[in-house]
Amino acid sequence: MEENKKTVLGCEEQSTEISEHTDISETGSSNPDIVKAIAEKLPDEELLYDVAELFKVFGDSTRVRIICALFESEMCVCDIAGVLNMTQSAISHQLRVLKQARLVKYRREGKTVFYSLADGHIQTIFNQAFEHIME
Amino acid sequence: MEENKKTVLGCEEQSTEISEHTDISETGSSNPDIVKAIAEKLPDEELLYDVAELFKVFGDSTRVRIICALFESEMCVCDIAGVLNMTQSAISHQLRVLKQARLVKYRREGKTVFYSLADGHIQTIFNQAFEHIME
DNA sequence: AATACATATGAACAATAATTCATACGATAA
DNA sequence: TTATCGTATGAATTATTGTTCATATGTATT
Repeated sequence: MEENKKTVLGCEEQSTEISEHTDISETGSSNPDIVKAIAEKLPDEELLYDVAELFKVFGDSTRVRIICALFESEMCVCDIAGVLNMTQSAISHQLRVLKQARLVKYRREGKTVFYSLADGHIQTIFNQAFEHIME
Repeated sequence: MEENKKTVLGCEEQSTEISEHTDISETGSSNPDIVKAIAEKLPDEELLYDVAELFKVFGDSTRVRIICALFESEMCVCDIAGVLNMTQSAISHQLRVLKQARLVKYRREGKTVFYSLADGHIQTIFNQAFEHIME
């Protein structure tokens, strides 16, 4: 849970006068007003939460591998399990997470269900991430 | 732990002949060979793991908020705590995570330590994520 | 209807992780 | 040196999450 209950800061002494290390000219980083100003510049609480949720979904190597597999082509559950060498159940659970996050679509054909990526943004985000890691 | 111990598949019957639902012409999705082919197309295990680790770091709303605050300017720990309305300790712990992931740099000035983002890729990735969420 | 197969799901367990609390470290000022 | 301030960190607690196991659902085939 992330609830932000306490506010035990220590610095930020709420003084009306310009606080001590305001004289650090370069970035003008210090206390009351700037803190408030930046706080208000932050995107909406809800958007930030959604971004974190999205990344959380990407933050598991099984799901990363599923997504990368789906970059190649749509696949049924048991084939994904085969590619990753994991149980059908584990894959199905993770596909549910991806489904809830609207990151995959699916299509039924008889008994088998084919999953594919919902959106081009996903590939873009992943490419950036790959680039970042490879410096 | 993600160890891939078992391989209880059910389908993927390892038949030499072309398996049943290979006749699904559109995507050609079915069993032994395609599964192996796609498995080999996946990026290195290590890279996939690193990508997941990177996203895992992004996958917490406290860290997302810290990063967004740092988009505005470099900041000291207690100011970040002020902006997010959280304890210095909680912020410091999270900064450590960001530091270990090489996502932030820091610079000491007397007693205070100023943190800033390490890399432009971060902003790009976040922008993509914001776009994705806003459809 | 009965069987077989692909997929989905609930419960349990094990592992991970975020925050708090207390305290340590490092730098500055008196 | 001692006191103070900003920051870092270890331990404990609580919450979350990925996988497994067993079983259910849904679709076709006989």
